[in-house]
Amino acid sequence: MVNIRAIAREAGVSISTVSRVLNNAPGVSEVARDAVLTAVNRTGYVPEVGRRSTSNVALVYTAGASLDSPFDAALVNGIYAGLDGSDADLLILDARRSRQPSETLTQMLMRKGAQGALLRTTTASQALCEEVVAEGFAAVVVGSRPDDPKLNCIYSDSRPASREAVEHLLGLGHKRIAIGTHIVEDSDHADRLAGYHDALAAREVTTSEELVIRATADRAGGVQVVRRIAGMTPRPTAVYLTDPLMAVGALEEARRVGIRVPQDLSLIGFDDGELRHSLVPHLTAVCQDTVALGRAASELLLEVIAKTNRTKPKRSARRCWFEIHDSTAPARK
Amino acid sequence: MVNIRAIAREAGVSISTVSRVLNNAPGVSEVARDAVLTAVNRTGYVPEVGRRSTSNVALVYTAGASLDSPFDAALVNGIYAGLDGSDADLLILDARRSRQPSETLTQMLMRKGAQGALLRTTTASQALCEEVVAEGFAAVVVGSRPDDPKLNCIYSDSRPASREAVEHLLGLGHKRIAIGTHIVEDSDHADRLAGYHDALAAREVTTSEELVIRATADRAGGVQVVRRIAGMTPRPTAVYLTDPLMAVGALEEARRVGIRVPQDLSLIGFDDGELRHSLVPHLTAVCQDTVALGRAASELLLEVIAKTNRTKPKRSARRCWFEIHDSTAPARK
DNA sequence: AACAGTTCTTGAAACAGTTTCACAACTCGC
DNA sequence: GCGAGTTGTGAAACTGTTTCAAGAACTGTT
Repeated sequence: MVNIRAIAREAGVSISTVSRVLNNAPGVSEVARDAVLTAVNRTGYVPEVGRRSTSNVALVYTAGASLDSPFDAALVNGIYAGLDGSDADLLILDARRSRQPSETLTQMLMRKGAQGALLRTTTASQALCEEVVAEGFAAVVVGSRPDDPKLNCIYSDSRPASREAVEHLLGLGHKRIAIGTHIVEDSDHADRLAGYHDALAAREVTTSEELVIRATADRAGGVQVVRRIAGMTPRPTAVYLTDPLMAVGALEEARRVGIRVPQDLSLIGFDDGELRHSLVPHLTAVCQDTVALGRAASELLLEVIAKTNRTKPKRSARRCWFEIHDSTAPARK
Repeated sequence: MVNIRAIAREAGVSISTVSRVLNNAPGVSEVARDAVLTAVNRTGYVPEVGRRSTSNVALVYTAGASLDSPFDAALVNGIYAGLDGSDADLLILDARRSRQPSETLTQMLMRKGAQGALLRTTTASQALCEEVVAEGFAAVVVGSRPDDPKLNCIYSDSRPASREAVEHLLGLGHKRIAIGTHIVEDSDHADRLAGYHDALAAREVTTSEELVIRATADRAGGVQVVRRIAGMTPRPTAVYLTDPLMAVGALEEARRVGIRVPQDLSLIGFDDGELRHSLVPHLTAVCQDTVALGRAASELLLEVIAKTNRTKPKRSARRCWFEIHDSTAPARK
């Protein structure tokens, strides 16, 4: 087994120096630091901190995503609830700030004493996740659907419910249906857009690129979507907003400029919480139980940790559902 | 310093046995386990795990409160943001489930490798917090105002803003002003109620016990408050709801039963997020920046950790503010 | 140049806590 | 009684961290 004594021998320094480098302690020369890091990387050293008296599960933010969204807040809530019953606690890590230079993500996780990791990621940082799994670390990608089939993952499938939502609009007689979606096309938003296209294609409704409106996933984005719609001729009579905050912003802007919902514009939102009941009119929306998603993620991870014997990767999807409330109405003749 | 060798000597067992007991490992007799735990408690032993390669800060839920509220979600968000720049990560702990039998909270925190703790607590578990601080552990009580002046704490002072809110209603000519507040009287809700009484007392408005309505701090609670108001004669013309979800529920119920806001009932809410902008009418509310509160808590804790030399406890309050939007109107003659 | 006073770096040794391994002390079932 | 398994235990080995003293490399002053 590679330990700091071996690293020290390899690098030609003392174990104290190795320890200092590994902990970013001050007072190590550039030369010594480089020698140690080189040895660490050549040997693939990983600290033996798994044998700690604490057992932690890490929630890792790798890129793009951050705790700063209602979705992530609900997710953390569910993840923590899902850990109840196990003796693990939750450690929140950010790969961008906790990871030391020339340290792999697995090394960081081991150093932090995590027994398993829930990875919150975007396509940009998927390579990192693949690496972690390749190194045999227990990990589950949560809230997105990675391409690599070797990754365990748990995500929310919003495509069928999105299709239902748009079919509902078509059933109400709407012909020009816009969609407001996130500028960053992650797997979630891609699913929703795909569901939109599914519904239109099935009814052979011709769509136009103009109707796919990209905006930021916040209130301001929703405002933008409504302004874009207001400027179109002929004006769309319905819109599907694939993000909760966008829906809020859209409702506000519609009210501000005198577009009545649902009389002048049918609006379908996306709700990953309880927002639909708080708005006026109550929002017809594609819904997702984010807390349950988090809980399921924890449970899957605990399962992966328990089974040290290799089992084949698990990919699990939770279905979104479509709820009809008061923000949609028949198209006017 | 007390270490496991000393405990072993004291208990008349080997260090292996002590380690096993401390880690809840199987294969230790009742007799040996008792002897070790007795010795641990007599000597006040605490593991030396502070010297770990990771530095963590713990957010500890002691009782009552849980992650499962919008307030806590925003708080976690802010706390994590506040740790940016330091090299600490955030560990979320629940004293109810992580604490082992006959282990003090400090011992649990040390065992988990926390360098400092943010304590989320209610009056019920305040004794635990006092103990942690008495044992010299770096801790900050967050989101409530404990009685013990020795505790560092950071909280939100909603009393002056609540007073302003009620004065605003008085200024609009309202005479019968109800308040809907949480059945559990924590320091936050007590502050808001005190602000309400302050305003009424200053104007020498007589109030009645009937106008103080206790309900649960959720949408259902808000519904209850409106129903109680609707049944009163003479009916109150204004109400202050001291919780965000209560305000949402109250608005909904008012709309359902045909009480127009603000024409028939002026409504002031409490907003610890961005909810006020999403509601119709936009909510006149006492506001609090929860994310900033969390950030300040982290910063205070890092300061407390840095100053190992005893400084006197810091108590810091963040002021709430009052925002006038569209849910309040002059009382009708 | 010479020199005293700092500040940097460093390795040896001590340390804390965990785990392995062998062994003694019990159980059973016969 | 007697093997075969189970349970509980301590000695020793092991991992990574920290302390301490000492040498190396600067610094400014004569």
